Amino acid sequence: MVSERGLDVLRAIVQDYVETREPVGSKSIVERHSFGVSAATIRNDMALLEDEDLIAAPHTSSGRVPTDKGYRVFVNHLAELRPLTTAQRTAITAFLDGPADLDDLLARTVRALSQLTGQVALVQYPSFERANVTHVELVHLGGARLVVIVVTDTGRVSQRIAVAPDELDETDVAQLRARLSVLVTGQSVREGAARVDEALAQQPSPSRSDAALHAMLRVVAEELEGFRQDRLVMAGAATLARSEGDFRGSIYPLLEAIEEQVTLLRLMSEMVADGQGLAASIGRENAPFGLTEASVVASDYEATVGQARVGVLGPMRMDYSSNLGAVRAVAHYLSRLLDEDDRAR
Amino acid sequence: MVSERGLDVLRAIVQDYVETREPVGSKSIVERHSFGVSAATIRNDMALLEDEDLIAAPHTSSGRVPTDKGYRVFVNHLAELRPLTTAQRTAITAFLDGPADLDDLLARTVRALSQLTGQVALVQYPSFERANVTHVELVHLGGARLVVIVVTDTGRVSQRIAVAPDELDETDVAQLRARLSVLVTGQSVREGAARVDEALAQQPSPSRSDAALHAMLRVVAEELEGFRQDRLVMAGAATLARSEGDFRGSIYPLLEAIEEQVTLLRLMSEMVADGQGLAASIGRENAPFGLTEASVVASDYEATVGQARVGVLGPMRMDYSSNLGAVRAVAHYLSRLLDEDDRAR
DNA sequence: AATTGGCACTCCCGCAACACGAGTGCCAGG
DNA sequence: CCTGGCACTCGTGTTGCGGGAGTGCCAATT
Repeated sequence: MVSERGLDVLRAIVQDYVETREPVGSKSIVERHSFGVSAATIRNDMALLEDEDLIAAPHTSSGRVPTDKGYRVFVNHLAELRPLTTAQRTAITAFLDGPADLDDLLARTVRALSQLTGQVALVQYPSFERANVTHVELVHLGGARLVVIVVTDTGRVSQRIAVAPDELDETDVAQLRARLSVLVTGQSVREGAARVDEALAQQPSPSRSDAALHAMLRVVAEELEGFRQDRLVMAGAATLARSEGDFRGSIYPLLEAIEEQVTLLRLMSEMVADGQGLAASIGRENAPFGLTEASVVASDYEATVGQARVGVLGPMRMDYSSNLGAVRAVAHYLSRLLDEDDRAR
Repeated sequence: MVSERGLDVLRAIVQDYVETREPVGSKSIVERHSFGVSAATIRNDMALLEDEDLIAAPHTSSGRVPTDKGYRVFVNHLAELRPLTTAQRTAITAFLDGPADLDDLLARTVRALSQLTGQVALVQYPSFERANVTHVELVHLGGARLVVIVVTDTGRVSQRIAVAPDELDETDVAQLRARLSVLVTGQSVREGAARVDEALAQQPSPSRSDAALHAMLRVVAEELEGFRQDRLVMAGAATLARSEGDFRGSIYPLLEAIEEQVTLLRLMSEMVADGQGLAASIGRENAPFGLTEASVVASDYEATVGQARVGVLGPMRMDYSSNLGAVRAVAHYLSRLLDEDDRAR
C-alpha cells in the first residue's frame, strides 16, 4: 500500500529521472523537492514503491528508476498535461496556416509536432470510409493501358494503372467509363466497394467482351480498398539518433518500425484512449509490436471524414507531461482546421 | 611515387579493412595475401602510401586505415566490380517481376537494392520533362473547390486542390475544363508549362470573369513544375543502426539527410559518372552536403522518359566492389523493364 | 637498388588493486 | 511514524603494470 506521499515521491522520481537521465536517490529528492521530511523517510517510501514494482534499482545501492508500471501510474494519476507556451502556440499556427490541401496539412502537422516535442511524430490519415466518390475517370494511355482515377468529396484522389486483356479504342474506353461511373459515382467508399464486389461476383467467368470491364472492376475494387486502408505520415526520425543512449539495445527496431509503417499503424490504432481522447502505450505494453523500450503518446482528432490520431514515438523515458500537452494541442488545432475546411466547402 | 606493388598493397589494405573492420598491419597482409615478399618490404611500401596520404595510422604504431583519398584511388583504379551471384540475380527478378506501375516498380527496386547491399538504397525518379500530357481533368468538389488532375503518357498522375475566388457551377467548370485542355493536352510537360506561363503573362490582372481561370492556371503551372522536379525513393534506413560503429560521431546527420531528401537528391545529381555510368562520392568529397563520413555509390539508368540514377548510401568503409556491381546490375534491370514497358505501350 | 632480418621503441588494451562516494537497508530512539 | 546514525554494497575513476601488435630504422644480403 503506497501512501499519498509515496505517490508524490514517485512523481518526483519520474520528473527528476526524465530531466537528469540518472537514477535518482533519496537525498537528491529531498534537496530538489520540498517534502517536509528527511531522506530516511523517503527511503522507506521508496522501499514500498519498489515492492509495488513501480520503481527499480539498476544495481544494488544505486538510485531508482521508474519501471514501465511506474510510468503508467504516473501517466494515469500523476501527470498534469503541460499547456503549451504562447511561443509554441504561435509556432503551431505559423506552421499550419495556409492553403489546406489535406496531404499538405498533415505533412505540416507532423513536422510541427516533431519540432514541438523533439520526438518522432506520427499522424494517422483520417479514415475515408465515409467519403463519397464524386468522380471516376479513365484515361487511355494507348494500347491496353489505362489510368483509373477515383476522386472523393474530401478532395482525395487516388490513381492506379490498369492493363486490359486486349487493346482498346476510344469507344471501348467511353463504354467502360460509363459503366464504372454508374456503379460507384455518388456512393460512399464503403458502398462503392460493396457494389463493385457484387458486380464482380455476378461475372465469375467474364465473357470475352466483358473481360476489359472485369479487369477495370478489379482495379477499382483495389483502389477503393486503398481508401479504406489507414495511412501514416511521420517526421523527425533523425531525433532518434539524439536520444540514442535511451535505448539499451540499438535503435534498429525503432527505425525498422518506422520504415515498416504498418506496425506503428496497428499500434496507434489499438491504443485505448481515456475520456479526453488521450492515450499512451508504455515500454513493455508495446511488446506485441517489438518496441519494448519505447513509448507512444497519442491524441484523437476528429474530422467529418472520420476520426484518427496524432502521436509521438520516443524513449520510455520521455516527458509525458509536455508530450501529452503537445499532442492534445496539435490534435485540437488539426480538428479545427479540418472543420473550417469543411465549412468552406 | 608508389610502385605497382604499392597499389596492390593499398588494394589489400582496403579489402582487409572493409572485411575485418580493424586497422591492418604489415604482418597480417603477408599472411592473408600471397605477396612474395616479407613484412618489412610491405612496411616500406606502406610508408610510401602514407606519404601520399592514401592510408593513415589511427595511432602511432598501429595498423593502417585507408583515407578518403585511398578509397578514391581504390575505386578508380583498383576495384573490379563484383558480379552478382546467380542467387542474387534471381532475387532481383523475383522482386521486380509483376505489373509495372512506375511508383510500384521503383518502390520494389529500392527495396531490392537495399536488401542486396545491406545499405540505404536510393532511387531517383526519372525526369519527366519529355513526358507528354495526355489528359487534364477538373473535378468539382462543390463550392469553389476543384481538383486538378494531370495525366501523362508515362502513366504518371498528379493532382492538386485548387480554390477559385468564387463559387462555381457545372457550366463554369466545363468551360474551364475546355480552356485548360486546349492549352496543355498533347504538349510535353516542358512546353505545357511554357504555354501556361505565357497565358498567365497575358492576363496580369485578370478580369472578374477570368479570375477562376487564372487561379486554375496557377495551379496547373505549379503542378507541371512538380513533374519536372526530381524525386527520390529510399529504403533500408534501419540498416544504418546496424553499421553504427562505422560513423565516428552519430548517425544523426545521415538520418537527417534521409529525411530531408533534397540534400541527397542534389548529391546524387551532382556526382560525375565515369564512362560506364558509374559514380562514387566518398567521405570528405561529400563535405558540401554534411556527410563527411559516408559514401554514395550510384549508377545511371536510362528510360525513354528520361535518365536518372540508382545508388546506395553507406559508411565510407563499405564494400565498393560489390556495391558498384549491385547498383550497376539493378540499374541495368530497371532500364530494361522500363523499356519493355515502353514497347508494350 | 631492392629486399630482408633484426631490434628497439611506442602505444593500445586488458587486468587488478584501490580509494572514493553515492546510495541503501536497518535499527534504535524520539 | 519519523529521524539520525551506521555499516555495507557497488559503480566509477585512477593508477600501475605486463603483453602484444605494429612501426621505423639500419645494416647486411642479393
